[in-house]
Amino acid sequence: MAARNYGQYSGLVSALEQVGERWAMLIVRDLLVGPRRYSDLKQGLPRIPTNILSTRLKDLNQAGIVRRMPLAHGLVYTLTDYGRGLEDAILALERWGFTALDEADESDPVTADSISVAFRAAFRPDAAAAAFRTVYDLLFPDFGLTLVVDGGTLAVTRAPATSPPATSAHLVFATDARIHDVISGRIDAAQSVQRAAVRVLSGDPVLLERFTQTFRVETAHTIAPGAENDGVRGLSGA
Amino acid sequence: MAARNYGQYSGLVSALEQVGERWAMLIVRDLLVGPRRYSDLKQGLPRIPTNILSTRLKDLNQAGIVRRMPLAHGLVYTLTDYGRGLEDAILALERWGFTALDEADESDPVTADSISVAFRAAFRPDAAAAAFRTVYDLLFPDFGLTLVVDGGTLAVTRAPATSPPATSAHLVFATDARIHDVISGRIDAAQSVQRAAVRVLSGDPVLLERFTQTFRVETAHTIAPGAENDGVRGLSGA
DNA sequence: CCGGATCCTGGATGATACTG
DNA sequence: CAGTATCATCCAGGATCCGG
Repeated sequence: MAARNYGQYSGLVSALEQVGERWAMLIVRDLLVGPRRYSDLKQGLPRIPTNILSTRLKDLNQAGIVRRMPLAHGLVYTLTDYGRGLEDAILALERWGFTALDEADESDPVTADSISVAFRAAFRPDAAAAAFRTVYDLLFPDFGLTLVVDGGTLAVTRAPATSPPATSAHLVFATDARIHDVISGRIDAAQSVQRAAVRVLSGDPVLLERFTQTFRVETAHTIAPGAENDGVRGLSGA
Repeated sequence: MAARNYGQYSGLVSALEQVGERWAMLIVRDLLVGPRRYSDLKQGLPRIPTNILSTRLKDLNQAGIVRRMPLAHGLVYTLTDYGRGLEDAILALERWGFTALDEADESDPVTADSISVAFRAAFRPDAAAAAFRTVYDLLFPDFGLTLVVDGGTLAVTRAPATSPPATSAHLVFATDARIHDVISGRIDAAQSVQRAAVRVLSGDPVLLERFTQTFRVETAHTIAPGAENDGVRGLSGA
């Protein structure tokens, strides 16, 4: 597929030749959340050119990563077992990229699939296992998400944007892209409420604490926006 | 940096905008092994165009991933702490790509840095922790590698190609690219000797068993070369 | 020799229009 | 809905040249 070969016998090279091209991993990321139709993918990747989406799906299918399945009304793309094997790598990349997210443009759209994967990447099974089953209902501007945390496992499902507070949810809150600042620890539970990044609609607000412990991306160290000439991030040692 | 933006607020997008361009992750991979000079990198990535290497190093430096350090005789590139944070993601990608390596061109060169990272990706701390400290000396056609396994930790160091069997090594063997087939479990210890993929030069050949248990990439399932039209790998279910 | 910068070309990417 | 077709652009790839 990758017309241009790296010409090296290596696992990483093999991986990059299969999913290293532009947009490929983002397609896999969205398919990690569940089966998606062509139009779903196009919507979840607003800026992908349609011919690129088409080409990538063909390539990923050819590589055995994606399967095309006929549906009652159209087609559906799903990951093969082989493709699902990319989960660890994609979650790891997601975690790493997360730490630099504060430098990104917060006006860029946040999609349901992208945030779903973010929660899976940020999930701390050990922290979760110490607590009882908890259901969180999150209302984003354009969609809703239900997170069920139970005994070290996490299930993320999508709910309609206008979903009424689920009666089964222990905590329901409205939020937006700034939830990333909570997961990254840039702001804590109290601050998130103060700054209106999180608005608790129902449930015990104390559960917000448990939420921040359950979903957290370790930021090895603070990263200062912009880089010095010598490429040092963080304190401007000069 | 990434002139072309994915236009999405997401950790994975952030990661890809920093290290998603061609060759970038391979540069990081080699720097994961240790500090490298421009010419080292060029040699470790035989097919990288020099202007691309130059541009990538500039971008990676700008992103705070790579640091340029003046040396007595020239420059050295190293990873920053931030850049080293990519290790998990790169090892995960390496593991995944490994499983499809049998379809790759085995005549492609294997570099010292790439195989060093492969061993780190394949390392099984749990299997290693159960055994005593073991030193393996591997002689590849163009270089040597010493693997020190001790209490669940691994240290990989490079040795000259002509290195005489280290007296401290418990097992010394000559091998080549086919060592990948051993790590992937495609052939076992006995077969590797039979087929001359491994030639024990000194030490107890039984240690080869321990080696194969210590370095192993889990292949979820066998992957057949070539993909069907429907993208199914493995048995040609038709 | 090290550490790049420059120039040119072809193929991948991106935007848009159009179709089974 | 699920793409294909067309065309402009831009970046990767390869060779060459340059300064210390």
